[in-house]
Amino acid sequence: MCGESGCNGHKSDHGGYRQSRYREERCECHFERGGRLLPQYLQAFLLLLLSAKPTHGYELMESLGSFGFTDQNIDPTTIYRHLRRMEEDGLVKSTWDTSGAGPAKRLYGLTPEGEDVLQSWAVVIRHDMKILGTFLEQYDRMTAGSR
Amino acid sequence: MCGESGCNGHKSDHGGYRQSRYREERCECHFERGGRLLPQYLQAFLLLLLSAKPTHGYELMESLGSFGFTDQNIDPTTIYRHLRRMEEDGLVKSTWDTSGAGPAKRLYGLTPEGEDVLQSWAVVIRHDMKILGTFLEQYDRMTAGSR
DNA sequence: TCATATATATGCACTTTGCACTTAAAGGGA
DNA sequence: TCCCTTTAAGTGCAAAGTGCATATATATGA
Repeated sequence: MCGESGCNGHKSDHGGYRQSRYREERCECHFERGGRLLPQYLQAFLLLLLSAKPTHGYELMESLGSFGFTDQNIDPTTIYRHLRRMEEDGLVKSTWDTSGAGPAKRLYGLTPEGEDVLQSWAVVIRHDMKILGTFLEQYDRMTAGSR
Repeated sequence: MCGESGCNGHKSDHGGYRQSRYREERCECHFERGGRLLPQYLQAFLLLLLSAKPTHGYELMESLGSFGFTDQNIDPTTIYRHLRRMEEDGLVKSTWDTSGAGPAKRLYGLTPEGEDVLQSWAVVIRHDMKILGTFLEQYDRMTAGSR
């Protein structure tokens, strides 16, 4: 059974998209949500973390764990690319930090536009939660008694 | 200002992805979530609707409104493609319905695998809601007092 | 010296999506 | 009759996002 949190255990031994990139090899559990949902919200979480404290990509990657993101859910590549993209769009601004040990870090901080967009995300996430809540209500009503 | 639910009103007059497909024309409100988040959950909602009653794509499209999906959020194309894909994967099964007025309808019904996957979605959505809840908690704590 | 941890990045294949457009059947109005 | 609208399903294409393999570089410790 694959590591997918929604997989209720069928046959094969992989992780949906992650270890099977071609149609023919897809997980027999038929559940392919993989790591593709939450990454859509990734920008929101990055902005929230940066609004608390300016940091660099590597640390952000680790901080995401505190939100329930697992290593399997997010790829470092995705984070670095999001951050560069957000800088292009003026949501964050970066400077190189060569102090401290190890390789240079690219320190990111929120811009005023970034704060605006973070606020927009809060609106959207509140809305999405309502919709998802409706889903669960209907699902629970549907399965009540039958299990 | 664009129609995006998260757009808090800046300058340009479009809808993020929807009316601006090229980088150069992107919405100046910097908020581009567009209709791209909820479509990720679309399979879940389609399975839920089909578990209540077998129907066809066009009706499913209209039923999604009852969940809070707006016309702007979902494209008919996406639904039809999802349904065909789900049939390929054995989650649903279709038959042509030529009775009744108008063009033929492709009637979809859930398979046992489809029911399993619907259950998986419930698990995942419950999990995602927790994560999104944490986001809002942190955000509200962060903005408490400052507005 | 070599392995490991930290830190960032690129190239490629693949998937999903939105938009424009096509195809059809049925019904209504001029 | 011709045309328009509604219902119903689909195709083709370009753009965007993602995972994985891989590259690069600095510092630390065995």
